[in-house]
Amino acid sequence: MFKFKHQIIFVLNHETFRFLSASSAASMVDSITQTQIPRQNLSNPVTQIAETSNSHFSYSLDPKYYIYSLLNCKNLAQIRQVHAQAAVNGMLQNLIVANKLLYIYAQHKALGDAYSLFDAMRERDAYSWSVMVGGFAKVGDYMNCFGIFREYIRSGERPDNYTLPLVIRACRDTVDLQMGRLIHHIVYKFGLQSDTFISAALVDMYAKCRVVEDARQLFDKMLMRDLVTWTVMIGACAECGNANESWVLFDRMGAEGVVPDKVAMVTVVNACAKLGAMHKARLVHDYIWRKNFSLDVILGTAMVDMYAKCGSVDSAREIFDRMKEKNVITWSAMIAAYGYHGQGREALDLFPMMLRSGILPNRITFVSLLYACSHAGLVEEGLRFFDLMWEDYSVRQDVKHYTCMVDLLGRAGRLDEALNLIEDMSVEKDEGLWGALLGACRIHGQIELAEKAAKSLLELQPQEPWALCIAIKYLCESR
DNA sequence: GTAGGGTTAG
Repeated sequence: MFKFKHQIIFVLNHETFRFLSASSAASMVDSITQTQIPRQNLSNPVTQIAETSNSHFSYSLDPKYYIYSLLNCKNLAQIRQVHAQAAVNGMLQNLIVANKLLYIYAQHKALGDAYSLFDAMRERDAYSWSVMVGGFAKVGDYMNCFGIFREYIRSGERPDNYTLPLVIRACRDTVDLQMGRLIHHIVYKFGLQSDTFISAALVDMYAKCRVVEDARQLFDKMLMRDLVTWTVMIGACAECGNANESWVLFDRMGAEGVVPDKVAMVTVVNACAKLGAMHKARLVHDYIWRKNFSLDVILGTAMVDMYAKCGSVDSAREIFDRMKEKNVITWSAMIAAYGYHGQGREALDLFPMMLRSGILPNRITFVSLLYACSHAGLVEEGLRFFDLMWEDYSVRQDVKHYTCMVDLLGRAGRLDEALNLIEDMSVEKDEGLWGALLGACRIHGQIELAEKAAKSLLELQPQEPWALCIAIKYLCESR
């Protein structure tokens, strides 16, 4: 399937596609996706409910009754109950009721239920299709998301500006550029390229697939750019290492009279963090303050990170202390901030405070803590955290945690322990881990161990050119 | 009678 997929993409471009009929668009989608729709169970719970308990049902024929009942459903069992009731009363023939059921199932991530209903529906409209496409995307079942979209195109219906952004986003989330380009062709085919929702989604998709030139081209060609489109493009520039351009775009956006909201500000703050320029950080902060944006968790956390990366851990702490609501990301950001400023003690002091406020650490919190220990030479503390993360908090050590430990032990000159740790670990080793060991060898002039590490690295990934590069680089530097 | 977008930590 994948071979075929690539061949198709290489053969076609926009121009050739323009001359294809809509039905060939369908067969194209057809050849690329393989549907794996869960078929209806023989023991459908809804049928069972309908068979065993219809004496308890009311026999309302008012669609509003079912819609209201569905809105009040708290769990899947209740939804199935209403579904069964509607089935017994023949109300599933009513598109409004059936659509609402689909939607509620999708909201509860019950895509199996939703699909068996969808499959049985004689009449479907654009709403029904987009609920299914979006529902599968929501639970991360992209195969079926694309599969349903394929069926939609094949049914001869014209895809609308609700469904297309959903599949485009699915391409973004799976970083599936080939599929993304294909759907872009379909957008052209149906003449929908000027829809804001669709083009913003396309810009975002190209940006996340790191094809920034395509994203930018599309962006520049757009006649109408709304706030979301601007935000996407500003974020894309920052993400791809051109935070200066983010800043330029933010100015241009303002000049064109588009007023930023909180999400846009988070994106700009983020770009500023990547830029690492304190002057810009103060400007953004001032803007946020003047426009009266409240410091919610996301904006606040972004600002903590921004100030830390622009060099002022104190300003970061000031924002941190002013924030009313903090989550695990906020705490981790502040811990990391102290970490890369070499203030290990301050980082560690935050840990009990975090626990007292009722927030549990996750794997990134521990990466930040271990990183802080290694950059402040707090060896014993690091070892303690490394053990306790699994024992007390059920957070499994992964390769990043091991890398911090190798770095920590390596810097302290305890290279044998670092090597033992690597040899005993059961998780998969990566480039960064060997880099940490080789780095430690370089500091301490341990050429034999460096050679051993380089050899292991090459044995592990003989086919990877970067492995050889890293090994050579560190070996040369050791000598 | 109804659905959809962009945002935070290593």
